[in-house]
Amino acid sequence: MARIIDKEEKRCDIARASIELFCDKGIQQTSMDEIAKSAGVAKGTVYLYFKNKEEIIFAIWDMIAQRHHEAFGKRITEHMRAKEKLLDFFNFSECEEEGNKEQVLKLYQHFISAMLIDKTGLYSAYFESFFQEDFDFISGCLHEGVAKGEFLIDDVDLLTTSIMLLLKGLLVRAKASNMGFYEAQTLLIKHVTFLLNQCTRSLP
Amino acid sequence: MARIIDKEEKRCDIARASIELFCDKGIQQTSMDEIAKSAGVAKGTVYLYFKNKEEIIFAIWDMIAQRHHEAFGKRITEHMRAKEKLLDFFNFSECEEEGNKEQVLKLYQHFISAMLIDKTGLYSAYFESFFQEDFDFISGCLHEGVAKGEFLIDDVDLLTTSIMLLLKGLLVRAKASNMGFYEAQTLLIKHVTFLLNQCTRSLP
Amino acid sequence: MARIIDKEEKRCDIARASIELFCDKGIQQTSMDEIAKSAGVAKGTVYLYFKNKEEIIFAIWDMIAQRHHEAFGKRITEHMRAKEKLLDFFNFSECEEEGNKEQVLKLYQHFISAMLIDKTGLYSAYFESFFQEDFDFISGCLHEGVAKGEFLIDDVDLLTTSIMLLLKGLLVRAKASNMGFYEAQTLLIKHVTFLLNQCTRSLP
Amino acid sequence: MARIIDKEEKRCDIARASIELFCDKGIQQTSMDEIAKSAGVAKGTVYLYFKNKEEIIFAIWDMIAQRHHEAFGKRITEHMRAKEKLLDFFNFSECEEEGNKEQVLKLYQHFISAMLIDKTGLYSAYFESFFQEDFDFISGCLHEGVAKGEFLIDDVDLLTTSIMLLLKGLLVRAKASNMGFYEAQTLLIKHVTFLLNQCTRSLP
DNA sequence: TATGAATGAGCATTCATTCAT
DNA sequence: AATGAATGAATGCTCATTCAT
Repeated sequence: MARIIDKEEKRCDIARASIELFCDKGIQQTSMDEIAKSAGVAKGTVYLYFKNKEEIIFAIWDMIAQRHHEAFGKRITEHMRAKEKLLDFFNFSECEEEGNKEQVLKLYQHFISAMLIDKTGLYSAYFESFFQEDFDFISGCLHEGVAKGEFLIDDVDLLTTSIMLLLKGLLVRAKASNMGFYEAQTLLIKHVTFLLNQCTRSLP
Repeated sequence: MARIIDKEEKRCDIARASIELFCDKGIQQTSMDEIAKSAGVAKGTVYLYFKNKEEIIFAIWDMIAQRHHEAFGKRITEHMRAKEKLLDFFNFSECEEEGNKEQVLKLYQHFISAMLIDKTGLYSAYFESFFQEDFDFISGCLHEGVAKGEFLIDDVDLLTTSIMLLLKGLLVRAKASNMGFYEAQTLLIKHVTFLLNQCTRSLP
Repeated sequence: MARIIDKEEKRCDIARASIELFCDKGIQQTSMDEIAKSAGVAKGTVYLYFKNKEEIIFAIWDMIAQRHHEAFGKRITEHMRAKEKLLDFFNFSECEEEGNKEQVLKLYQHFISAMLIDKTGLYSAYFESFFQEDFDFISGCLHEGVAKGEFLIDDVDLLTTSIMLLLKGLLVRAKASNMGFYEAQTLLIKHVTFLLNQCTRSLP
Repeated sequence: MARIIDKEEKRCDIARASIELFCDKGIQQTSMDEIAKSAGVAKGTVYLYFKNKEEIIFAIWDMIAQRHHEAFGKRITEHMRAKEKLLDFFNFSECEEEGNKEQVLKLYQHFISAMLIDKTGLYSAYFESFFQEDFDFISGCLHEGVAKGEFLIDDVDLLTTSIMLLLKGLLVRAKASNMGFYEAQTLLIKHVTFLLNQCTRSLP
């Protein structure tokens, strides 16, 4: 009988161990050696769980995104107003520790950085699908708001895209202006609110 | 005095030679060796004009930004409407060859990528100042439009920031969705126009 | 007793499973992992049947050589002329499928490559004994031909050695000239025939 | 002014330093690190003179082949008999030190080993051209012998090819039988002489 | 001023083998 | 007997930067 190991859990262990490194040093700057050491395993072991470095990155992002969507799904309730839901989407309430939110911001920035210079198209494809999920969430909120008679929107898709562009823009801006998570979030909410107020017409 | 001019010229020569390389291969992937070869000088010579790779990058960006602002300054005329000016700002008309626009887009993405993972703060500081210039331009246009009675805006700064976030967001989105310059530009204009229409109130 | 038979069978199973891999990718390039997977057993199991990679290689070669000699022994008949027998020795008729002949050629080349760089002397010893078998076969044919009065040979050993050198030389040449099995075989037979014609004197 | 360096000489220095390593440990088993250390330079420096490991190997072989052909060209004289020339071709007289001949034999074996498992075709192409040169030399000797009335040969090409196959076969045999240079050479000459005696008809 | 030779740390990935279960 | 998780050494190649000339 072979050693009994929860492969999925070990995968997570290794991925989790990489997160801190990626945040601190960046993706490119983190070596597989460091990841292995940080996870407390040998270098070769990392490759038993991940085909290559990219797979670790995507696995991490999957973990974060899944957790975000799941947590968001649990938080929202029937009677919440669409606008409330939307703003809650940008609040990573699932991060128990406060530091985790800063981590998520940094990771986001590192991942986008990696994507922006990727030549293989893997990152683009990955982020595209990931953005699509977010798009669907946001779009869903808006449509729901319209359906519930909360507000009127001429072109939901256009507004959704605008919101997503604001989100992405803010990730860049946050780095340039050396913002932390909260500052960035506050700014984002301010602009999304502004946009919503402008683009929706309250029903009488 | 002649010396200084020569020096400045050679700096430009070297910087210019790197642009294509940076666009084609990315900043990280372009070696100082290639830059030297492309500029037709020895590797050591590059270091006589630039302290390191970063300095080349900033020099390039300075060149492009200066050219952009200068060209924009020339294009706009007294009788143009504010909205016209604003949209013209996003049209890199100064790029004579069409390919150059694609280059500028790629460079922008590469630079942002570099900034997002920069630990020194140099990039952030640089981009912050650079973004500030753009902010001033856009803000100037909007204020002018208000002054001229072209439209009413409650909070010019907020709107300006929103526009800038859209711009940055689009640079990220363009890569994820594998867009070229024109597609990205079209999308940007669409969203800025939408925003302007929503956020400004035409005077009767 | 049953155990031993099983063990021998399993050894063969594993060895057989490696053949294709060795042909396709080369000995060095085939990992024990791949061999195990291909044989449908766990990596550790391979080591229960073979002390190391080399042992697998020798086992394979034993299988092939044994099959070759057995098949050859069956094919030749009393009334065949010595020359016929000799040429038949170079025809791997026992390979039912045509592709197998190409495999044998490749294996031969891979094995010789491994021997040529071997530091342990294991390969040399192995091949020496293996060459000796071939030498005996060929020498036997020639002696028989002489005994039967088919031809006259001054120095049977010298001629045998020459034939064997031609065979080995052809294996190298076949790779350099990118020959397949048939091309190599044709060339070999041509040269052996030429040698035989020159070195033997037909009796009147 | 840059450091004045005879690039060609340094190339040779590095190549020469690798020879011993390749002989002792084999090509595959010699790391670029060891080559650099052995040549007394940094690893990166090796790459200034050779694009990759293969280039070193081919450079070495070029050096040896060139030296061999040049030395051979000088040694042979007008009045030598064709057979004398031919046998001299297999005598690496240009190797001043005796150990060098053993080195050449080992290198030959290592190179052939590398070729036999090469998937790129580079080695095959290289050896093919190299074999062609040898073929031309040998063929030239034989033709000359015929022209001079030294002997009669029905098919010079066939005989030349046979000789070359003997040579290649002997390189393999030498390893299997653990022969040194002299033993191998003696055997080769014996077989070539035998072949020549059989295949040529002395004129009356 | 200009050159370009030299450096050497850095890194992703592979793989034969072991051994706890 | 059989498994397969774990190991960690090994390696070809890159590149920003320095400095002797």
